[in-house]
Amino acid sequence: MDEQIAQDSTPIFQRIKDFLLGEIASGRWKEGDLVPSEQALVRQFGVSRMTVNRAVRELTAEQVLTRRQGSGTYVAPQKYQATLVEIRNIADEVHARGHVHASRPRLLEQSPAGEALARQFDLAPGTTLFHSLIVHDENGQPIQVEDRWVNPECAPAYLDQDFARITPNEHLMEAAPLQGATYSIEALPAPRDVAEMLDVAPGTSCLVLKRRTTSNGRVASVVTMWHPGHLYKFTGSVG
Amino acid sequence: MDEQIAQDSTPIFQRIKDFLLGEIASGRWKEGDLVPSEQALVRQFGVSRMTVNRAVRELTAEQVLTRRQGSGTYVAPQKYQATLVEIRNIADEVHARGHVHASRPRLLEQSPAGEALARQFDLAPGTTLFHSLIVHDENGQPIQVEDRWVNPECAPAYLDQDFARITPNEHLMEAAPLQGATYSIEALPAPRDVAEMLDVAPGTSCLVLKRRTTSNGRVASVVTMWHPGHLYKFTGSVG
DNA sequence: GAGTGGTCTAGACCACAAT
DNA sequence: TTGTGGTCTAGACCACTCC
Repeated sequence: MDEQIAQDSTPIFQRIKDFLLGEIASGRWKEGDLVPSEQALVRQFGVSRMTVNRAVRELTAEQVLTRRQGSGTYVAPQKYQATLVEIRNIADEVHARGHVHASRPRLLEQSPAGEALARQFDLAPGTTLFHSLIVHDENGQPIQVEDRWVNPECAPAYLDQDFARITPNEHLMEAAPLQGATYSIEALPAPRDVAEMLDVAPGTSCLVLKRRTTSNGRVASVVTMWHPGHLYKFTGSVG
Repeated sequence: MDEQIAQDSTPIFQRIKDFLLGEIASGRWKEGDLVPSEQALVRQFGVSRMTVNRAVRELTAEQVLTRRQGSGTYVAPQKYQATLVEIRNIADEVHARGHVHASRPRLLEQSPAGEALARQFDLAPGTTLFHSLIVHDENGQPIQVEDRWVNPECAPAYLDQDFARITPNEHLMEAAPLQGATYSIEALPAPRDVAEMLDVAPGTSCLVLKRRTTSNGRVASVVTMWHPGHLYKFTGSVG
């Protein structure tokens, strides 16, 4: 058993993963099929069970396989395509394109939460919130209106930031460790004030990302980001 | 060492993960900080190194920690929020809302690929492709126009399907095991023909998802899905 | 009861980094 | 040279499923 298969240095558990993935990719094993047991793989590869276990466990974590104790290991059902949209700091995103980013704060205030906003923050109506409204430019052209409300308990120094220099995103990442988020992406016509800030005609199609983030069990921030539909898109890849 | 800590049945490796996550969540360990070595954790928890290793390895796979061989384990840099949009079969999605889904095929043909399309498929211009145009209704109201081009080599029986009964998505998942995808999400005004099919005014804001999927190393399908902006959004959560 | 996965041990050898 | 992570072994006990 000592005879490390050597030759190439790919770890054994990885080779077992590759073997299993290959059987599935080739279509020899189809979804729902029973996969050889750990014991069988131990014999097949002449390795210890822990090594086989790691390979199979990792593929299970990656949702390639499913396991049922006492029963066996199966090829996982085909998953629907998951589209991963990485929400990055707008400034970094623009820089990554080799372009110039600028922030133009238009409003920075504290304001009592209205009915709907209070509900989103899970706070009593009338609670004081921070509010910022910032236009982000790429090469001098507006590409995002960021309308953000912030829970003062999560980021007490929010209003003291220089949002021409750093983005709210950056400050919040520092101040309030991100726990989770819910979001929606929709297409809406630009209302008059947003249209003016984006330098487009009112009613222009906009790509709107709304996001509500939580930190330490509290709702930290509720933000609506408006992007002109003809200038901005979310892109990505999977697989 | 036998004295299984018993009490509760949480696996030891999970408790170690919880401990490490707790130190980070509480802010006691900050990003970039050095995390105790495996040896140190072995002593701290009085368990074997393999157990500690599993905890730390899994947190590394989950991007909570980073490791450098010979150096140590560190708290990973804060990641940007990743927004996961699960692209599901439109029929399942509608059913999940307890609503009625209907497909209305409007066009089903084979057609030579134009310049731009050929480039997307990585095929020679003029190559024959399959083309379908389907309107999807939710409770009788149009919510998606699906304009799809398919590589005949990946799904030779595509045109023989009854797309009033099954969705192209379903057939393709069968015929061509999904390998990967690139996509974009944007907001565009509805052109006249799409507007007519969606039963909205031309120029209405639409949420447009374009996706290009590959199977067995070939581009299998290029699809553009139009949704009325006021009726459809992508939603989800992370964390 | 036989077979499966879930977990854990107490060692081991290696590659690599810091010193 | 010392300490780190990366991997692997050859056992073990347990909970669960299936027959």
